Amino acid sequence: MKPEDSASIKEKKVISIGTVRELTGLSERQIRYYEERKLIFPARSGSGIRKYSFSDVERLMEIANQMEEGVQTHEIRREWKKKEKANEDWKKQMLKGQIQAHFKNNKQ
Amino acid sequence: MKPEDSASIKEKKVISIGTVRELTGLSERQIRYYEERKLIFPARSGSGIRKYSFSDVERLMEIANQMEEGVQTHEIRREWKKKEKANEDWKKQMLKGQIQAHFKNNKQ
DNA sequence: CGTGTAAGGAATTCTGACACG
DNA sequence: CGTGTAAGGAATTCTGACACG
Repeated sequence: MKPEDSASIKEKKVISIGTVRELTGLSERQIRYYEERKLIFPARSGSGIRKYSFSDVERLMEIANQMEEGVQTHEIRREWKKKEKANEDWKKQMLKGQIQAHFKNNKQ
Repeated sequence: MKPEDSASIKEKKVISIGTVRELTGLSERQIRYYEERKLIFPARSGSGIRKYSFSDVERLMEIANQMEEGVQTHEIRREWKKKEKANEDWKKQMLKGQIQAHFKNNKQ
């Protein structure tokens, strides 16, 4: 993957909070609060300015949807951790399968 | 194409000049100067703050390379206009071919 | 021509706090 | 709990200009 690959572009933390506000329609107060609740993790510039990625913006829009449905920040966080773990487990299983196939085919 | 499509993300003007400086290694003075010479076209926030896209950042890095080779801004601009025109002409030809094929096959 | 810099002002962002409910 | 707001300060950005070469 090249550094300028679109996948990595999406993860680059380069957007400041005012622009995120425009992109998401959320208030700066809300955006900072969701960080306090560990739903979002902006980077910081040397002088402490928050920097967000496009992925962060997408994530914030998902949060906004959940909040509209009356879901509490605590719930949102718990759901995400669950999904994250499921994904980890799945990847582990994939790797395990790879290794087994490797030895089965006696390639080494 | 969805709005969040990676292609459009690359074109979104969301990065302020300080971050562009870090991304490109150019000085703010240089970045503004290349705009003055019509090599780059940032958007402006409501209050006049320049906003750049990832494409702009890439373009600035190409400019930086050209400048290192001693090419003048005027030259860079001229070369780009040439390439741009070639591209336009090519697209026109493609369209023309489409139309001809359409009538040839008597589909209408 | 291309770039550095000091100048003064305007807009942005930050934190901690008080408020409401 | 989630969000608004006023407060004071620090960091960012803007423009027009002078400098050098």
